[in-house]
Amino acid sequence: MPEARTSTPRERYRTQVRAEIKEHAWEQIATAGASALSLNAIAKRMGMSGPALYRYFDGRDELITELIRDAYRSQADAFRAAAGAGADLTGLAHALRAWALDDPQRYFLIFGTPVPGYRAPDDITEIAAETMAVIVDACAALPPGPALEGAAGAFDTHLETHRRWAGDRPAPPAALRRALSFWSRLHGVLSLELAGQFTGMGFDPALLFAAELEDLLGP
Amino acid sequence: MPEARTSTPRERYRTQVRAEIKEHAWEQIATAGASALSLNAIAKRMGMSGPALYRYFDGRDELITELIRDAYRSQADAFRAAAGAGADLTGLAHALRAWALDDPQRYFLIFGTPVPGYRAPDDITEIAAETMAVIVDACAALPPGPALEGAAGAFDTHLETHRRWAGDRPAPPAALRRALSFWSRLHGVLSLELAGQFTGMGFDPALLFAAELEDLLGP
DNA sequence: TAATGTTCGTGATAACTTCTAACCGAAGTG
DNA sequence: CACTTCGGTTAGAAGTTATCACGAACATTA
Repeated sequence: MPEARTSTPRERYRTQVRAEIKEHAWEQIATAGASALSLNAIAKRMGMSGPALYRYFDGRDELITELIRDAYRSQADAFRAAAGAGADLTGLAHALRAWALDDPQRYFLIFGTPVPGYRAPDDITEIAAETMAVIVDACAALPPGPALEGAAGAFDTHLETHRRWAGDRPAPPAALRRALSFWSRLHGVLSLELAGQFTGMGFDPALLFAAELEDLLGP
Repeated sequence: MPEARTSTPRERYRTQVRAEIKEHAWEQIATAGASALSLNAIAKRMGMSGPALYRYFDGRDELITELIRDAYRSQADAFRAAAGAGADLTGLAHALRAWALDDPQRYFLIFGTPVPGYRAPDDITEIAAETMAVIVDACAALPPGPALEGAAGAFDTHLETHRRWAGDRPAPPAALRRALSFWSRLHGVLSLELAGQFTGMGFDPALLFAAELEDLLGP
């Protein structure tokens, strides 16, 4: 009876094949993009023929969803590793940049063009919340700036009553606003850089990233 | 009389059919994303059968490239219309946001996930340069801020010698830096908003956009 | 040990897709 | 009127995802 047995040989084989499939899938995505991912090509490169993959994934969509999940997981791990090593907001920023440059297509699997009908499973949004929590905590650890007026002040008061996404974390509205700025600004630079929108312009995106980060920490 | 006849009936028919094809393509993209664009489906919906479309477009890639071109053109037009109406940087920002919200998939056709092998034709990058020129001019029209130190200052000196993308426009490095910040920050907020990354978080993305814009104009 | 599942991989097949090739009729041109 | 060009058709090749039925290898149970 399979009681405390955490893995039978068959299960180990199964997870190993699944991992190998995903390995080839990542390779294919990196060179041709996610939309060009072909189950047939993966099967061929693995020496098996076509429909065999359906023993391991329900279909193309489930495979891609799994890759998306792994991408989120990988990002959350990178953030938590950095935070665990005592990184402040600057450290988190550089960890994010390194993680993004490590595999641009993985980045775009999370932040790229959305498919109109698609909705990510709940467990994936939970992983995203983990990542956000790390950022919020790092922002809450910073010394609070002065109370602001204008749009920033208006947004702060808005966040006082619309902070469901931050859960119970003890962070003042200014910290939440900084977290959102952190996220959106760095994503702005990174996404344009990884998409190649800066190529041919002649300046160094790393310096723009650094300047944006600095401005983020200043006021 | 019309010796300046610039279009024969056949040409008019041709451009009309091309336009109709693109119309259906946009519709399809809006509802299922660009990767799901099907020439066959377009043909069926137009009452013609399959390969007829190849009289009007060399293939799927050329059609998509044409749509991308139209997207850039549309964005540049929106910017120039706003600038022509005397809009400052704030006006440009709101024009950008309105243009983006008007058709999210069109936005992602420009700024979304890049296809690894793909390189846009030169005329498209020229349109992008047009857009950038409008932003740079609007930034140069603002009163210059104080000289900065740190990463921002380093980036400014970097831009003094790496400003090929700005052409001959008379803009100080601080204005160029502001233009890049404008672009990347607003893209950051917009792209996350349009991708639905904010849905379920409970705050109003428009207020984040406004706050980011204000912070951009301040220092 | 023998019988009985359960799982994995196969080839065949259906329904798609893009795209090429050959053909035919209608529209414009000399 | 003759002739060429252009638009549309059907047929077909080469892909794709995905389902099905079958056989073989494995695991479990009697």
